[in-house]
Amino acid sequence: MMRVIEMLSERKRAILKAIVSDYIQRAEPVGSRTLARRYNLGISPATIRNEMADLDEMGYLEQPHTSAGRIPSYKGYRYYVDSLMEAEKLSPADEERLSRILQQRLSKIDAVFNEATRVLSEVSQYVSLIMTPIFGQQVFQQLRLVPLDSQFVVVLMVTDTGLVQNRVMEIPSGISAAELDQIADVFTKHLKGMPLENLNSTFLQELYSVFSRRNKALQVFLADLIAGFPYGEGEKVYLGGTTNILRQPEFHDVEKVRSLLQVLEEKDHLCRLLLDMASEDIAIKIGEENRCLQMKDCSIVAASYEINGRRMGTIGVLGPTRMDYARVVSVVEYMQKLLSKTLGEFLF
Amino acid sequence: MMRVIEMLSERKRAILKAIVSDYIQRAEPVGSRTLARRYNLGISPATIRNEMADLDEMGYLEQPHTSAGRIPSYKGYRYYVDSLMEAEKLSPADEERLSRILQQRLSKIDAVFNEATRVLSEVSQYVSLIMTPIFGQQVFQQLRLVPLDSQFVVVLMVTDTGLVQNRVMEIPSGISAAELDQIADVFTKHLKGMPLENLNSTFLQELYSVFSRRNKALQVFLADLIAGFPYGEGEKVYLGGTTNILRQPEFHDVEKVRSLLQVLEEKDHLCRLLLDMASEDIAIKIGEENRCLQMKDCSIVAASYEINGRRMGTIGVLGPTRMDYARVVSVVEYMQKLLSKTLGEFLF
DNA sequence: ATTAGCACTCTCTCCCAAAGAGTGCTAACA
DNA sequence: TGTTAGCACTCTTTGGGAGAGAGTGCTAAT
Repeated sequence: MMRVIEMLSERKRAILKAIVSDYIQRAEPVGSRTLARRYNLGISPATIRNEMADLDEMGYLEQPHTSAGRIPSYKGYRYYVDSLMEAEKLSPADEERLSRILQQRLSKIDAVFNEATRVLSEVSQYVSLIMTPIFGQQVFQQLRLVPLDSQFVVVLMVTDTGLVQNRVMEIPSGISAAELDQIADVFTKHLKGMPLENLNSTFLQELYSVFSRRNKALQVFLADLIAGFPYGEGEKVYLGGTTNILRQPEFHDVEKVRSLLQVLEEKDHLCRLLLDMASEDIAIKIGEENRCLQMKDCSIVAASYEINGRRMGTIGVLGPTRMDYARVVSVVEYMQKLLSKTLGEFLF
Repeated sequence: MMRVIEMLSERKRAILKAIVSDYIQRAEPVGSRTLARRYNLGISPATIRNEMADLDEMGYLEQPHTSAGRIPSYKGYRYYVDSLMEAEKLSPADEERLSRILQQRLSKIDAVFNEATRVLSEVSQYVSLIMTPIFGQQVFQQLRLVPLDSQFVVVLMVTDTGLVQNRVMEIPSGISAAELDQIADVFTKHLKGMPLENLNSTFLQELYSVFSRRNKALQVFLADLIAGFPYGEGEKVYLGGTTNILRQPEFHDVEKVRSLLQVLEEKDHLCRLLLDMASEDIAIKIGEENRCLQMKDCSIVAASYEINGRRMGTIGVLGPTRMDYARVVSVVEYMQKLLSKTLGEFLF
């Protein structure tokens, strides 16, 4: 996405910056008098008024009603984010809180995501989103069939990033352990190196031909195995800190809260949302830029984490358009690095 | 818990029942005149007023203020639930919607719970809670160590109900495949039949002695294996339909919503809550009966599902104290049976 | 180009009055 | 004696100003 940054006079920039900062902090329309009092701009309220009128006309500011102060428009936020905002250094305390996920040595990958989501929302004070590794982008490594007893077998699928999926299946009578090994070998040999997204069921059908057509039990087992093959295992989205959004004054209306939370309950939707934002290094979507009507008053700051240098999933923070972008960007960046590191150590 | 049901005259029962039903339906204090108009009780408002005054004094009813109608008190709801409420038959449409979870033939157990949670909240129109099988109550069956290559091994733990946990570990150099098999055999032999809750790390330490003290690599591997042993793998709680609570008029206050949602975000807390309710067949906790202050205006209807006749986890529906108990009880009972059946087929 | 002054606009809060709903009590009634 | 009609009273809710407060746009002076 190419964005042209309009030229604004240094003074207009200073005023716009002051307005956005002030509004982010106080959530109230800011007027010329207050602005002059609070920020040392060296100009009088009247001058500020004139500049504000200009910025208003240019579309950077809005007025809730004629005689209220100004608030940033979508365009105003965008300009702020693109060219006014100053990077904020995280406090050591926050860094330490975030780092806890790394220190705990959690045994399950699920626990890592859970903890990361919790901490991310806690530190950012907004809603946190974490999408698990994009399954389809991983590469098939091997299939294992581990018989538990004469009746059941565990199907293990291992990917290049070290994720292991398991599933229990029944063994039709008449299939020997050797045959199971043979099946696993054939799958492994044929599929090794394939991205999981390509493993759709029509492709897998081809493997049928490799096996004897005569063995009925084998055919049944294969059909079952293929039908339940863990391709397309959906991405998961972890969601945390939803209650933080209720602290925001713009969400003091229950109906508004409801419609937003409803969207957040649809994991598929969140998934698509985060997937969209995975391309850039750190992506910021402001208000209407989220296609979704219910999220027109929200912004998302997102970044992708990596495992072994490959982009695997996305983390994000969602808040009102009035969110503290500078701070959130720092938090998200920090968490991004942390998660990449933690998961890198976690898997092989 | 032993509850004594006070004797009330038939007429008082009829009036109380009418009041509770009406209030459940309309969420507004109900007065004598309205009650007489809406229900065919065959008595005048004045008489109803007298009875209401009695019920008020006895603690079954409350008045929001002097000149409003009455609303049920906690005691009123309790009486209603224990002795007035009539079982409600689910509509075929609802039964069908609930049954979908069974029909879909979901491949992962996680997907079953997800879907069940979604449907349960959808049909009940309240918040749904589902707790996964209580891990500690399951019984250890076997441990498997499946080497993936020379460097990594998958640790598989299988329980009697057919749940399989996996975990990837590094193999210290100097441990052979045969040794891995031997380790797995020892674990399996010693632990088979043990409930998982007993497998704490001090118990597992004893297994050390079985192995050669001389092999350093083996010792390291064992320590690692024991440290990461999946005992105490916490129960998970699935939560669905939280937005439904926002539809309830009693939650039109954002602060109230926030404090409730905050509690619902603490999975540990929910877990304990559901665990508490697992003893009875179908348990109903009304308002203050939930110890938690933030839930004093909520009720929970819960039931446990079974796998092979053993109580494994709990499902529940949470709504305002004013919830439609009759309907919710039917829904929960239906889902309980459904889930027991589905999971029974799912596992072995 | 900047600023002070001023009339004007719009919201928010507070207050008060009227309407509405329901109660409790009393007295009449079957 | 239980039931009912009538009535005064209470309490909340709603709607309509009045006044305060904040901010603007415009004009005229610096």
